[in-house]
Amino acid sequence: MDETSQKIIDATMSLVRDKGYVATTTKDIAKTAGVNECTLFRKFKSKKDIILSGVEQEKWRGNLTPEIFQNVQWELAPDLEMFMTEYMKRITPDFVQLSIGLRAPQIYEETAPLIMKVPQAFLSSLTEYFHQMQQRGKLPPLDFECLAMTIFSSTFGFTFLSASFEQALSKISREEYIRQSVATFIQGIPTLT
Amino acid sequence: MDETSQKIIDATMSLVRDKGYVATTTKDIAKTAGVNECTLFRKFKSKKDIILSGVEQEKWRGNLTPEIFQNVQWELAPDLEMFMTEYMKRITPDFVQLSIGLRAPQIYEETAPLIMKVPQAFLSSLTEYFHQMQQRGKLPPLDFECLAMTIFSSTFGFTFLSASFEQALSKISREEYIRQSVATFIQGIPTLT
DNA sequence: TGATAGTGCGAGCACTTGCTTGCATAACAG
DNA sequence: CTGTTATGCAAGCAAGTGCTCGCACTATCA
Repeated sequence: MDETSQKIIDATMSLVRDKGYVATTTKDIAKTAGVNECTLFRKFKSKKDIILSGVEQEKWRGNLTPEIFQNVQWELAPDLEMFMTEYMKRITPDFVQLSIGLRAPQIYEETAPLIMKVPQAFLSSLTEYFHQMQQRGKLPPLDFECLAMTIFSSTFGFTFLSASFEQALSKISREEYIRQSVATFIQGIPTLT
Repeated sequence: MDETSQKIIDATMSLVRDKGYVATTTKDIAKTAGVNECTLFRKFKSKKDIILSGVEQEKWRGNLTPEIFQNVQWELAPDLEMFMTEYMKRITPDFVQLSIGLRAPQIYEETAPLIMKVPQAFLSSLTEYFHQMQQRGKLPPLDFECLAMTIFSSTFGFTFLSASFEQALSKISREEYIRQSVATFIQGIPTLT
């Protein structure tokens, strides 16, 4: 990947993140990349082609691979905190906004499978973790898929809401949220009976 | 609101839901509404004006008011299930897609406050519910805002993920998810020690 | 020195965008 | 019957869209 192409991709992805695919024009991209417009079409087949090259780059993907979750301690509390922290560290507001910017009918069919890889990686890693915890005798048999979905949904939900509304919805910090959520997941809501 | 204007609004909102604001053209709207294009501009000031009229209609808003949560039993399990069920009954995939379609820089500043009302209503209702549960002696003092955020995030997250990826991410049904999640929230993840 | 590849530049293509205009027609109320 | 209102229709506007072309310039490598 030569320098000019990379500049074009970076400019494109930033603009799509900020304005969405349709609202991002090729003249816009050229200007942002500091490159003449016709250069875009010398390097890439079309505007769409730039996007597709971009989403295939690690740089513009939530680089969320199962390996990230390797240093587990086989203790529910620190491990769940680690899972949630690693997710939020990688799936930044920028990434969330980009995923939304890519939701244009013209490209969504091709970008959706890539976008979906991130939640899939998280979910399957978490489910697998629970299974291993069971094998190690630390968990009874449960519906681990459903449990993983609950924890992932709350992680994803918080990430998305923070990216969308920042502090306007809730002032709770990421660390505070993770700590309290994990406590709830493990001990449940304490009740007085 | 005369019939023609309503047809225009409905066509516009449907198209924005499916293609996003920028990709929805006025010629598109006119055709879908079965109306001549110039009629749009006789009824409304601009394309943007149609949208703003639309988002103010209950029909095109997740009609989520605090009153919905009134038939509480003051029992954690059925109440939380009710909260989540009512949310998901109203915030349909269509509504989720529409909220995303409205995220264009040209209109977001004006639509965001309206979009945000839905999560705000849910969050504040839930927080208030917890406070009342405490006053009734059923809950110890806790960080109820954070707890509400956890439950709302998992509700929102599941709703959004289902709307985005349908069955491709998880085959868990809404009812199953709600039941299992509430069980986890209340009892915690059972462990063997 | 000379060939090659990469890029800028200006112009422009065919088409679409949101929006407007002038005029004909239909429906309805007085 | 007459005046008003709502709408359709055809045409069109200026601006913008993705994309292309031909030509000039520069850096690099042989």
